[in-house]
Amino acid sequence: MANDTKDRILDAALSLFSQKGYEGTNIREISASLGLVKSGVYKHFESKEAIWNALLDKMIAYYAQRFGSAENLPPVPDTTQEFIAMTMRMAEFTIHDEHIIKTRKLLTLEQFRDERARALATKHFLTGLTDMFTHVFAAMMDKGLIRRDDPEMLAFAYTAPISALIRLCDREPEKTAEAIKQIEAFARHFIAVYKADEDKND
Amino acid sequence: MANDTKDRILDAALSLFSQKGYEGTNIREISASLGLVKSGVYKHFESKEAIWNALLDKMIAYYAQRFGSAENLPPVPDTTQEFIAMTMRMAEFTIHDEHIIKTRKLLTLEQFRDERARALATKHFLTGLTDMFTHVFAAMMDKGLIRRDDPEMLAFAYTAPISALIRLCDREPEKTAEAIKQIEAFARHFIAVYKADEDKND
DNA sequence: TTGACAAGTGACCTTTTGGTCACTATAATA
DNA sequence: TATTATAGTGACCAAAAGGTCACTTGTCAA
Repeated sequence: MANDTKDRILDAALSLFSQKGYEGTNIREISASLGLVKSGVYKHFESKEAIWNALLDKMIAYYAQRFGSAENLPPVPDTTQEFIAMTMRMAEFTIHDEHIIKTRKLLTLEQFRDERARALATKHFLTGLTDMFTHVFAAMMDKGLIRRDDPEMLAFAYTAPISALIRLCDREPEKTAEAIKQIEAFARHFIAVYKADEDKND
Repeated sequence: MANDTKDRILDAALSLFSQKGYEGTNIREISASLGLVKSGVYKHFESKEAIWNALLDKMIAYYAQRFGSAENLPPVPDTTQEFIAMTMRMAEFTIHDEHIIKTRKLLTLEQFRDERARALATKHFLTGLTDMFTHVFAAMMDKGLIRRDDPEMLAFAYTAPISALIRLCDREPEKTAEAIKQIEAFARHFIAVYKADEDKND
């Protein structure tokens, strides 16, 4: 039960911090959103900053477990169609998952204030995605699905535009449907450009 | 003199808001950074929110004048080398210009709180760049510098990765030198990929 | 049954915040 | 020169903020 409330506090803090920022959120709001009173929160965390630190600990652990481990690499597709389908599944998931949306927003808002948020933001928005797709592209080159090139460069060129559209959805959710179409169009374009030469049938 | 102090207040507000956010900044800091006392600020703006609104007005006007008008389109290069050089000039400028850095940071921090900041953020980080380079790529296709394709798709595929690296510099300035190298490597890769077929001498 | 502990309450405290106001100094104008 | 508007000061205010503490309540183990 202790842990339960502690987690509920962290959930509420994530929701509020990701909407209004750390400075823009006060402990009364956090506690009220849980149906308890401010001093109750202090039974579980000694300060607002302690909530922030625990939240970041959790986010870092979650990221390491979910995206950081070698086992969680995306499966290598057998066809370019499958690759595009995989891209769309991942994109739609990350665009719609409430917890991940809040995490991205939080990192966006606090990246200039907190060192750990800064580092995690770079992973989330840039290097994490690039690393992940570097492996996929290297394997696709081995399979002859796309032409040989620097897999890291391809991964960067592929993920950065998709990441930009995901962040657009965070900012302007009403553009989500269009952004998803744009992601698919971009993915198709990308594959058409990098497709292995002997395989030009799309 | 009235306008002078008013502008100095807006400058100070931009600096502070872009570092610590609107909520994280108080009027005493703004006034102190100008060597005057809090109530002096209220001789020029009726509230903190009025400062924010005036700042956004200024940013919107600046953007419209600098990036929004047709006259300020980048010149169409005559060679792909020139195109890369132009890219690097623009990238290095936007990465190092203090005022533009602050503007980007401000929009990053306030995009979820203020409608106008939201709209301007999308322009700054996404559509503005795409629109700009759509024209350049269309002209380069006409000149036969790159192969015929959808210029808007190319503009998006080109500017989004560069924008991601610029935002990395905002977040982690110590990575600026490396990011600039990455931008150049990406630009060269991009041109190599899209170069017109009859022109394959790099 | 009782003792102890964890969870939650409400009153209270201090500091910080945005904002007001009567006042002064200064410089331009009638 | 007298007047007046403007820029700036410092004391003040109320609200909101983070945080503390004595107290109650419910639960579980001795």
